[in-house]
Amino acid sequence: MSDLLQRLRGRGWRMTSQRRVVAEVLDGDHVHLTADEVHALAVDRLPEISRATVYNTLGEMVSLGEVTELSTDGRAKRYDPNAHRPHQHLVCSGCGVIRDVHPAGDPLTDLPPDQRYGFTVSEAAITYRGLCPGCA
Amino acid sequence: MSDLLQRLRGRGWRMTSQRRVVAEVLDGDHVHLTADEVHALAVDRLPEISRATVYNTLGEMVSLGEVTELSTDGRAKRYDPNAHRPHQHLVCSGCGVIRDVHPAGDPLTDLPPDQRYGFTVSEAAITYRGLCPGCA
DNA sequence: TCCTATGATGGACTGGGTCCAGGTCAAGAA
DNA sequence: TTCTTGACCTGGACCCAGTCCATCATAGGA
Repeated sequence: MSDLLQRLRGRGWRMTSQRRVVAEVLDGDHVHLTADEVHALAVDRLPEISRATVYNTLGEMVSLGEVTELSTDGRAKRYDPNAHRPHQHLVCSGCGVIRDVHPAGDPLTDLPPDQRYGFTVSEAAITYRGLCPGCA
Repeated sequence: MSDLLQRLRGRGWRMTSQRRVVAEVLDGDHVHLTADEVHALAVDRLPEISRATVYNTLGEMVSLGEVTELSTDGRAKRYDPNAHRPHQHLVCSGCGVIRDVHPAGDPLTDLPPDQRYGFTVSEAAITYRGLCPGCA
């Protein structure tokens, strides 16, 4: 069983064939699919699955905190199943390929109190940009 | 004359009333308007200005490197006129208000070579999230 | 002042995403 | 096992941000 699926089961999530397929399709490392890509892959395994269900399911996974949403290109949002292991992203400005990366240090501590404007700051998302070996 | 307008003039940008109005509307600190908000403000000063022109103009400002585009909420892109002064963003998860912030250190140096996957990394954008005083 | 390339217009169009009324089914109860 | 029911799924209409394009207007150089 996929890792993501196992985590969702552990939360008492009601299991259906649609949800199982979405979770299976999305699982893995360096996976950053759009909702439409998830839908296309899901249709291969479960031809009747609807787009709305894929959107709903991804949305629920996000609210459960098991999947993170990223919008790196201003176009379609992408879904990352590694929410349980904190990481940042490295994006190629040429082809758009995305890598999970683990920078040193904690970015939160780099924001001095006088730069917090009274906010309770709880997370920091970093997007590194550059050219991948293929595009350079 | 607005700061942004002055910088654009300095680049030999052909000046029209529409471009002037867009630049004036967008100028300032902690300004992060959507294209539609820019259009609404621009219409106050120049009623015939079209949405397409606002999109085109903002797009050109971005390619000139005088304005940066951010998509913090997955909805409409926002435009930030302070591209000439590098900074990061602090976003309220409640109401969505955005602040320009200047964290300590250089995030680029925090990405170790073995985490670069052969990329030529050129920039790092950080989005801090939390609750503003009003929403906390 | 005239010319013309560059810019502006507005309306149609696209792509990503959401909504909803009605049909389906997982899983607890008996 | 069968029944029951509320949560889930479907497909199609709809919405919004953004793009495209044919045509009209104009900034700014000659």
